[in-house]
Amino acid sequence: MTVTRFAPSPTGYLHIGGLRTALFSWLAAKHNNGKFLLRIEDTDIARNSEEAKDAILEAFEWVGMSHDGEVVYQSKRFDLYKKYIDQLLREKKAYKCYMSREELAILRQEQMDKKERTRYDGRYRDFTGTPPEGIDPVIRIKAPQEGMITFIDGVKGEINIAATEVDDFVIARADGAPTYNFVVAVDDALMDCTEVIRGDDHLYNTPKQIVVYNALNFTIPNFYHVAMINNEQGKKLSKRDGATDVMEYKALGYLPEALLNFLVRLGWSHGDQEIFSIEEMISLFDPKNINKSSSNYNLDKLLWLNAHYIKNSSDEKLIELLKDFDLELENSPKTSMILSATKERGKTLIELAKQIQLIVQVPTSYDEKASKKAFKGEAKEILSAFTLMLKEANPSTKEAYHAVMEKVVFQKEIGFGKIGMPLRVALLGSMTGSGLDEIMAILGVNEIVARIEKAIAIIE
RNA sequence: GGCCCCUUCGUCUAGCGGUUAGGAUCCAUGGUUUUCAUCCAUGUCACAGGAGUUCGAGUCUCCUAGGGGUCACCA
Repeated sequence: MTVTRFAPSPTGYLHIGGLRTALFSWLAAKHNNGKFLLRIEDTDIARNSEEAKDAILEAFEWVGMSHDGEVVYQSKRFDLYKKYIDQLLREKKAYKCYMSREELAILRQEQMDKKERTRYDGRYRDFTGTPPEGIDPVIRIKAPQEGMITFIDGVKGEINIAATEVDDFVIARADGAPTYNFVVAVDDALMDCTEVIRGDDHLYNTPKQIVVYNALNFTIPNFYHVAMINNEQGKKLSKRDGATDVMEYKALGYLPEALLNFLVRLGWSHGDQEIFSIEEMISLFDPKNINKSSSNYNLDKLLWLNAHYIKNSSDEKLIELLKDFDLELENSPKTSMILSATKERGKTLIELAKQIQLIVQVPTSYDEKASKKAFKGEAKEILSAFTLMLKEANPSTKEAYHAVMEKVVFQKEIGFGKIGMPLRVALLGSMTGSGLDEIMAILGVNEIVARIEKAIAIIE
């Protein structure tokens, strides 16, 4: 069975790039009816926070990516790691190193001065003497000293790293706490992960982890290293480039399905297809098709996708979503008229809410430029005439409202713009917005008349 | 700096030795719309550079350049 996992360290919010790797892992598991596990990498107790962990879980919930089984916390598994460390010590595959931090720093400096690669020199590898006083040793694993460490990366192909590039790295600190590369390998193996999909900043950790797998006789999983997401300039994505926290997208009015659709197409594709429902992603995704190259983050496409998903959302769904944007709409025929008049005008829920407010709220002010342009000449007379005819005809459908407008146009021998513009500004306070016929059908005669009279009062 | 990875329109990408190098987005223009948006149509725009292999190279090989990653008792 396919088992994948996402393993964030709880040091901050869930990053957009992290969400994409999580999505790839989730899809790989779902595609094969496998399992997607979540593991919190909190071995560095000083840097972890409960809030960060909750924020990550919240983001997963928002996008609807559920994990299988309980969340695994590494901080609760220290006994387990210790057991394996002891085993390696017993088997002489790992050893205690009494080098102090100061000595290590000196060694590094010497290597740097000689322009050599900085690496531990293995001086305690076969140490049998009396250990120096007053030093709590770290534990280092014996890495191969010659040859190549080779593995097949599902994205990048065969990767060969010279053994000399990997030193006897620390697997347990002086205080006994295990380190990252050790626990990752142990957990991935113990959790039976078959595919490890992660950012390619981990590519260089892979040979180290393979050392651990081999020392412990664990089965090595398939690795997939996904290239980074950069900003539009191709540089590392930072907060200056806009939203990097997944939850910011919710606040900005994006739908999770739009975000996911956007992310799945960053580094993966299926022919010319652009729109993928969650079901389609699951049935079509294969990690072997992940691109090698990094991709740049560009908001235009996300916006376009978001508009698409808003347009195609049901009224019920939009009503629910708009609650987060201070808009309480009841599920009624009127609401459904409002939504069909506005759905196609908002690229985000914020914009959609704004469009709806335009109709629902009595304008408290009139856009200066708009009123200057619209409320001039005979606008006042035309609006008055329209009001009279409106009361007389008492229309109820948008077609009927349109007929009233036509009648005014005909009688006054004017163009549609002569009535359309002032009417729009009177009703909405703005020169742009939904179709007038639709708006009027939503507002009803009384409300229309009230808004026109209010507008007429300020035209002088 | 050592090691490793990457390089097709501005951006996301298709391509897997023979294509007028395709799609999407953005942008521009036109149509639809009383406005704006939607929608529709059209257009501009790319194989980083150089050698080779081959009848033929975006596709294979090498070199160069550019970009990225990584070199912790952090994850």
